Amino acid sequence: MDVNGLAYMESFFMALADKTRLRLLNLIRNEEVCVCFFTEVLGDSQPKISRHLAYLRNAGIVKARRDGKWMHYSIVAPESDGGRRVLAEILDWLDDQPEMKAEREKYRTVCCTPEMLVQIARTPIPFALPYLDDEIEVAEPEYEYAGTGHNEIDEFLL
Amino acid sequence: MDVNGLAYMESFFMALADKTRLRLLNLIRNEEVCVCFFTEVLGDSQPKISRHLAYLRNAGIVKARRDGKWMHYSIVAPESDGGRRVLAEILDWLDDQPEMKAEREKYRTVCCTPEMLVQIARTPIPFALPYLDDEIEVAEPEYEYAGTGHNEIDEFLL
DNA sequence: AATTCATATACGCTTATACATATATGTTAA
DNA sequence: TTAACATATATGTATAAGCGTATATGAATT
Repeated sequence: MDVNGLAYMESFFMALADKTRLRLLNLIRNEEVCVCFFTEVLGDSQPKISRHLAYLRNAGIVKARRDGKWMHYSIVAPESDGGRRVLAEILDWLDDQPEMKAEREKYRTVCCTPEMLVQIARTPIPFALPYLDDEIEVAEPEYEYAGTGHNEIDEFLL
Repeated sequence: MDVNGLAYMESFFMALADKTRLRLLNLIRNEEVCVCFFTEVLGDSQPKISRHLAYLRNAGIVKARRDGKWMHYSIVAPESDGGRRVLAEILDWLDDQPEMKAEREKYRTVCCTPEMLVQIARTPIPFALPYLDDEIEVAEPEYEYAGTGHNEIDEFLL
C-alpha cells in the first residue's frame, strides 16, 4: 500500500475528524483497551463504539486483538516517519485538554480499582504499549500477553 | 472561541481530510498565494478552488487578503501550542512527498519566471511568510506589503 | 446442544460533502 | 456608466457519514 501519498493522508485525517474517534484514540493512547471499557468510559452505545473502532481499524490507525470474548484495540504506528510524527503530536495535543485528561482518569477508575474488578467480574486486563515516540516495530508486532487475563482474575476472586 | 476542545480538533481535521485542500496547504505553506496561481497549478476549476479555500478559511486555517482584484491566501497559525505543532508536522509530512514537492516547483515556475509574468500580465506578486515553526504573532498580524505588486510589474512591462 | 455474553455488522433514515454549472459580487479599466 | 476581470456564492444532484434499532457472529458456559 502506498502509505505516503495524498490518498493516505486524506483517509488518515478523515479518520481523526470525529469527536468519538478522537476520544477513543485518547483512551487507547498508551495501552491496549478493551471495547467494554470504551463503552463504559465514553457512555456511548456499544454499536456506536464498535462502528467507530471499525472506522479507525479500516484506516489502519488501530488494530484489534481477540482475547476470548473480548476485543482489545491498540494503536498502530504509521509506516512513514511523517505520519508517526504527526500522530504523536496529535496525541500530545489531545493530552493538553482537560476533558481528555479527565476521561483517561475515568478509564483508570473504571478498569483498575478492585471494586470494579469485582463488579464487572471477568473484566479483561489492560496491556501497556510503548509510546509512539519510541522506535516501534512496524511489521505487525506480535505483542506477548501476560497470561489469559480474565481467568487469573476469576481465580483470584473465587 | 474555545480553540482547544474536541470540537475544534474535529473541524480542524475535517478541513484537512481532502486532497484538494491538502494540495492548497502545500502550496500556501511558506507564503501568501494568489487564487489565480492555485487554479493554474492544481488545474482545477476556479469555483472548486474557491470553495475549498472558503472551507479552509471557515475552519480558521487560512485567511484571505484582498489586493485589488486579487485575493491572496495565507496560513493562520493555530492559537494553541498543540495545534501549531501538529500543523507544522503536517506541513513537513506533505513536504516529504514527491508529488507535493513537484507542485511547489510548478508553482515557482508559474509564478516567478519572466515569461509567465508577461504572459499573464498584471500577475500579482507572492509574499513570503515566516515558517510556522518560528514564533508567530497570533493576533491578526498586519503583514506589510512591499508595494502594490501588480502595478509595479505593469509599469515595468509597459 | 443450547444459552449467555461480548462484539460486530446490516438496515433504514437523516444529514453533510463534493462537484459541475450557472450566477452574483466587487474591483479596475475604458 | 459600462465593460471586463478575478473571485465568491447559489443550486441541483450524487455520494458518503453518522445514528438508532435490530440482528448476526463467535467464544465461553451450562
